[in-house]
Amino acid sequence: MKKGTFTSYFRRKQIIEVAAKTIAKQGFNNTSLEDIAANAGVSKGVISYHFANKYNLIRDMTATLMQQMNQFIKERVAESETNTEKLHNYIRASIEFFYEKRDHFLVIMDVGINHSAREESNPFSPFSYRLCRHEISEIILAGQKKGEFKVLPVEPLASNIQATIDGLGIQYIFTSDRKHLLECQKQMLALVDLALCNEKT
Amino acid sequence: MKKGTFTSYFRRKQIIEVAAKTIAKQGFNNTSLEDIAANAGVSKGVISYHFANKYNLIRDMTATLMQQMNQFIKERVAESETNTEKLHNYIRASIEFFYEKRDHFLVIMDVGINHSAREESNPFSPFSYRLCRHEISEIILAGQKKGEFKVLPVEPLASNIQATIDGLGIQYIFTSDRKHLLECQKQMLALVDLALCNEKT
Amino acid sequence: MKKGTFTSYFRRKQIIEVAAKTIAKQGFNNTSLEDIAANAGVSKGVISYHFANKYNLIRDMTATLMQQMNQFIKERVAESETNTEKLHNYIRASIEFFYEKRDHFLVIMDVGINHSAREESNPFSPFSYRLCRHEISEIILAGQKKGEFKVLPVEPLASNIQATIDGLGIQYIFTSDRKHLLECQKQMLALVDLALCNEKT
Amino acid sequence: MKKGTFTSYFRRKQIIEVAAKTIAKQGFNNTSLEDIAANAGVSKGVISYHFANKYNLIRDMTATLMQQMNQFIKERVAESETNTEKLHNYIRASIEFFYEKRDHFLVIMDVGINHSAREESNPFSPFSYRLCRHEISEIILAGQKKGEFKVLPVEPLASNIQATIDGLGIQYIFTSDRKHLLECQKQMLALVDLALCNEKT
DNA sequence: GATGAATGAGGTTTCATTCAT
DNA sequence: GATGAATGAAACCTCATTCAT
Repeated sequence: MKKGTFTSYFRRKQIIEVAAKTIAKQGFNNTSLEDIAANAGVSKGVISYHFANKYNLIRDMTATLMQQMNQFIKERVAESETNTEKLHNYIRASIEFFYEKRDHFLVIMDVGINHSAREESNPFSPFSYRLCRHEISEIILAGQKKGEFKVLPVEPLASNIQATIDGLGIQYIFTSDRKHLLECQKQMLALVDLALCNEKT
Repeated sequence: MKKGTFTSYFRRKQIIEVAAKTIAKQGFNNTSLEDIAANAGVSKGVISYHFANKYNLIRDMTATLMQQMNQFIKERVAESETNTEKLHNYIRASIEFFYEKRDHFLVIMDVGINHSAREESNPFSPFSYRLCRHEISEIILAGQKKGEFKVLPVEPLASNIQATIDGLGIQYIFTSDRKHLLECQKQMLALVDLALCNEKT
Repeated sequence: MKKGTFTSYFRRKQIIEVAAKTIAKQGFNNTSLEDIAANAGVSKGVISYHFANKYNLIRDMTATLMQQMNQFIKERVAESETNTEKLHNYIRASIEFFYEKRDHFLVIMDVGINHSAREESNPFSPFSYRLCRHEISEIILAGQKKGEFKVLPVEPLASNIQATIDGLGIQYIFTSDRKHLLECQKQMLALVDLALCNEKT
Repeated sequence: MKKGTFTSYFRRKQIIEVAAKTIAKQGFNNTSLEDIAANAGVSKGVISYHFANKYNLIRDMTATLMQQMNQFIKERVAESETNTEKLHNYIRASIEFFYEKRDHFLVIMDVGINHSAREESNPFSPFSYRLCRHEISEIILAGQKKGEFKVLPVEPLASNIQATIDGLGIQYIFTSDRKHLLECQKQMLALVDLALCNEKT
């Protein structure tokens, strides 16, 4: 397997996409390489040809999904001016990602949880990184510096916000209730404002 | 297999406990019945004798863990007088459960997420039920009736609270950072008060 | 897989025997676990149940064959009185082993050569040990002490004798020419006497 | 595939050499065409282009190695005048080949032993031919005619001499002990003289 | 009730071979 | 001539399940 070629690049991308869809549909435990191959309309050997082993496929797939999610959110945050807007957009984008790419989030969770237990260095660390609320912390800190936000302990706050987002995502995985998700989001934004924002005079 | 006997009852309980521990350690995907049997110090046949198949074992195990968690929380809620206290205790108990029984929560998540995708009737519905914030809704409604709580839309609020709890649990699964978890909890309680409680005059 | 039981013991023995026969017939490279299972009249899984993996089966099989060969020779040597007789019997027994258990020797060679190249510590060292002509050296040394044998450099002599034996074995593997093998043996004994033995007065 | 061209000739030669090196390093069992291609710095397809299939490659490789060995020995024998010298040089050249081209001998053995068992016409018959001591027989017969050698049964003698050579080669494969190999050779020559040569008056 | 032996389907992986470019 | 992508058979191994003892 040569990694550099164009064909290779697109095949890998295609396989990763099909793998995500298949895992979303069948669950990580219940998805074999053969299933993925079948869904991709290729032979079993193709998977092995492009990925050294299943582990690598899963790892690369997860990394890709994580990156897509992060980029989706970052772009939205970047569009904003004030830190209040940034935070709102972070939350909005995260939740929008859930219903636009429910499968992606499901797979990230599925794989992440499934590997969380391993003592060895978890290769799905991008996932845990997400949980480390780095992005949110930065926004809050900036907002506090500018006087937009009240001065609250930043790290717990970032964790709580990210936790709420993730928890809503999990609920959505189970219920697929879009309307309710949006109501939660609306309320969440209001609560964040209440808790964090200084009144504009 | 006779289900009624005492011996049978304790064997099943024992197997379920060992199964949970094993899955927490190795991941659902990586745990065979033989692993569970070995950890329980019994032969493989014993598992088959007491559970019709692996699926049933997992289902019963998950139900048991769910029930333990719910009971743990309910007892704490029942101790309380006011609805504010009830809500606080609901949150406190949930989070306490995470670090007292991290493995339990991990396994519930592992199995739940893994089966969430199946179109067929999900046998792990107790899990999704949890996410339906029934318990919390009741507390909030009661509190609103008594004037303890502000009148906010109940269902989204219950979802947001449960989401935050679950999200913190997931973070804890990955980080095992107890101190941080407690800081988050403390802040969360304050935020809930801020959002929901009427000032006591 | 429990190793201690009687059933297990006999199954392992049986599998090893069938494995040796199959490898002798088909060649090491061309023998799959399924072939062995089929020849043994059991299912594929039985092999895996009794041997952790193919490597272990091959290793144990080789060790068994080596041990049988060594014991066969040792017993013959032990019957003898003088060192001349011991040496003769060592040679006779070795060669007799070839045509009584041609398959065994073939498999030992097959596996040994196949693994000789590996840089890592070769697990088939019993084989190389054989080549280290330990047994023969002892007999020669004893014979020289007693004055039965001329004083020649012992280590090269032992190597040359063992080499001749092994080389005849390889020829026999290819030709299966029993009559010729016996003629070679007869001459070899005469040559050894000529080279090594002092005339009896 | 055109066999006649110069390019083709050299490519085939190159591939055969790389194949031999690779098999010597990894063992026949553990060497894929891709390994050989990679070591040769070409693509997998090149192998297929020049050899109809793997079997043919192995067969041609073995034939080439055999021929190189035979030629190496024959040239040395041809340099000699007397039959005693011829025989000495046969032995010397054989053993020299072992430590100059250990890999070649290892591969010849590896492939030869592995295919020895096949009932079907063994394509690696050049190997068995070698063992048929043709060359040595001729030298001995000539020497006996000229009165250089004692009159002993020729065929067994040729077999014993070739057997000793081959056995030493096998030992060397395992031990890579050059010094010991040379001591054995020295002694072997002396023993051959003792057994075979008439005293020069 | 309990055990361990056996089964066989299914999973991952390897690899000789084919083929379009 | 050469390449690398694709195939699919076959290898090894795992494991839920069955069953005689």
